[in-house]
Amino acid sequence: MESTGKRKERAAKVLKVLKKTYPDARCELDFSNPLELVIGCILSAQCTDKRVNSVTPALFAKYRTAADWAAAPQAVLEQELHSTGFFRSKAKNIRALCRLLDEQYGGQVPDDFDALVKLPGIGRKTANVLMVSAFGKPGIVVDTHMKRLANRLGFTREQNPDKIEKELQKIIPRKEWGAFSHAMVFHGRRCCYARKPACSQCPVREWCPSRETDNARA
DNA sequence: CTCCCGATAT
DNA sequence: ATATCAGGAG
Repeated sequence: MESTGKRKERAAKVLKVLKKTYPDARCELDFSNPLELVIGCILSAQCTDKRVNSVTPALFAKYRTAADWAAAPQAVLEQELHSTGFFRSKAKNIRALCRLLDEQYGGQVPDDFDALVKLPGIGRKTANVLMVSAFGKPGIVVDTHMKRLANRLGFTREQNPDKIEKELQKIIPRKEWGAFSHAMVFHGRRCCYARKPACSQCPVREWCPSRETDNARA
């Protein structure tokens, strides 16, 4: 593994190119307030954003406040979330979370990372998405794409998301955390695919240590 | 580490 | 048939 300094340098070049390649990189979940983004994040576990966005319009029209969600019967919510998978857990988590938000936070989603990760159904990934996309604060979002790309690009060798986040925080300037998160996820979705990455068309190919060592890549 | 879980791409 | 999708809890 190269030095932290070298990784910082390479990460800066990669980020610069990715920002230029995906100037409109952003959260692709549809939402219009922090509560809707929390719900979208919970539904997005092991599910595509596209499918989440196909389900949320009807939900957001029906449930407008944390109290609305908390009052929804488990069976009804399960049916409404069914197509996103993990429907029992997701329905249960949403109800527990919204009940707590309603009772302890006046129905508002706290804009504080430490408060967010203590809430049921919210881990570091979702808390960071909220910090970046709902509250405009710094955060590195380590989802399945970030995990895969950070390893392929040689920014870390860790597999544990919490450790990956910690390592990335050391090589990316805090001010760029949000942009870095969006840029990496966009690149993962549009080029550096899990199964068959499009290395031949990759704009950061020259800084990627994985580009030729994996024969499975086209 | 395992479990939760439907929909889609390969 | 199997891998993968903006994960979190036990």
